Amino acid sequence: MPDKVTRAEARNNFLLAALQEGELEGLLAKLENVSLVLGEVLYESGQKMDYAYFPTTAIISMLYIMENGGTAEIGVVGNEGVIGVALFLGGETTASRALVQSAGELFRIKERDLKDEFKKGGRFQELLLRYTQALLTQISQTAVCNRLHPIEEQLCRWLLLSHDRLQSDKLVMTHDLISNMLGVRREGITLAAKKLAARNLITNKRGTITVIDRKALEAASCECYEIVNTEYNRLLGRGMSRTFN
Amino acid sequence: MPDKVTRAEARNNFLLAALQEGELEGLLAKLENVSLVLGEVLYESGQKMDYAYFPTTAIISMLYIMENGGTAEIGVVGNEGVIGVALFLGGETTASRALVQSAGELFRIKERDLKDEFKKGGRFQELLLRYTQALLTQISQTAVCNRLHPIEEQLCRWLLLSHDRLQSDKLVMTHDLISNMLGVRREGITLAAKKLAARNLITNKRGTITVIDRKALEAASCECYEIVNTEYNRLLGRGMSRTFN
DNA sequence: TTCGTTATGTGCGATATCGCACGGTCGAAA
DNA sequence: TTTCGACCGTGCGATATCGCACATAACGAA
Repeated sequence: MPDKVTRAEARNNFLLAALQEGELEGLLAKLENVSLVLGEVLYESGQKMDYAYFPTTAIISMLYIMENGGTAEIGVVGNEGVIGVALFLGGETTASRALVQSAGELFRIKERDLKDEFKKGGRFQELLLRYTQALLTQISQTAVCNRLHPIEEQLCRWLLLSHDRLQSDKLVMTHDLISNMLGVRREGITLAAKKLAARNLITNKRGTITVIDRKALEAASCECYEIVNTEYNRLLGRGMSRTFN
Repeated sequence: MPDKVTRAEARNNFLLAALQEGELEGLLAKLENVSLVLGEVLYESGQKMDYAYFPTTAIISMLYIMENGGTAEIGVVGNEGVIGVALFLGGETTASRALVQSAGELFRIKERDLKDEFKKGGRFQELLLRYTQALLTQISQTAVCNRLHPIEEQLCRWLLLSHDRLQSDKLVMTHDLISNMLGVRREGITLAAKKLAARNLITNKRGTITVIDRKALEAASCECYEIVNTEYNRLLGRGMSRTFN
């Protein structure tokens, strides 16, 4: 008994918001509301995908799990994007796991319906392809960042990406969760977070990190955040950054 | 005065080889032969792309250059793929530099022509999209590998990716070049290469690494090589790996 | 053949991160 | 209000990699 998605609701996802009235119309009937909690898994690596997801308030992480149990995030998706590019790229499955990093709402659309809409080749296809390139940029930058930048700068980048995709300054996530995303030890996050808190960029409570000084956090981040952010703006024509402090 | 590309030549690139006769026909007239030497730059980061490239014997690296001068490769393309996915994804430019990692031949096609062929939406579009997903997988795996695996295992992965895209067992490249690709010190490569040579997996001459024991090199590599290779096979329906020793 | 350039080999202290261990503390549930 | 599990803080030795310095060796051009 899925909820019907209204036009106003749909506009909470930037990709859908960028559609013309007429184009959105056809999609609305195919979208369903879903609400997901922290840790829920949307796709398992190699598993057939039945739906693609357009987040509104939820944040989804794509991560790899290695043989030895090590994990690392390759990208993050919020209300600027869509989970499931493999569907319209034609691969059906993907080598990563997609899980809920921050609880919230999403729309989902059936695999078949997404493909049909994509094949129509209008603005929707164009948007999905441009989003794919933005995602590609984010993943590329993650690769470089993993190689070249220290944990503390990477943590800043990661907090900023999350902050951009949230309505609040409170990020509800444990050091342990973040360490799995960044592919480092939990202690490494604890230490880095303490340093950032000492500089008054964030506060650091049990299970919650609050962004205090957004501008300073950007300054403390490696260049990777800004590069990805600029590219998202260029490709998707809409500011992602919440810079306003 | 670019050379005309024959049907037989075109089949040296797997993406073109996968086309039906009729589809290839239309493309042939739009392709030009180009020959590039080591170090030549196809695209600069953020620069407008005038052509896309289908390598046959050349190998192209996509790499990022950071503010501090650090570099890291995000992916490699040979005769299995195409350089310039940003053109049909709609972004026009990309945040990475594309340069020749191993000298050789490529076909190039004008931006406009590629877009036109893509828009026709047939098997060519489908192939390009599937290739995009394969590339996405490679880049993702690079991100994870950069985070979690030691230099020696990564070097194995990198050598295998190059070996797959070459006709010879001799890889003409200096330790310094490889270190720029992997984003590590030159000495790190020298050390790792010496260890691999001591185990008789490769030989290591000034400016040239020769693959001696391909199977053992695969065993010495982190799992990342095999994951990417499997995914290329699945998506592009053709074995990339040169495993035969 | 010689010479100069470029590539490789090696050593060493500095640094970042790891792996592990354990103590402290917070907060939700009983 | 107590308790218990989850989360955070901290210390310490081990390890991987870095940054630098410099020696040696291979190759190509003169």
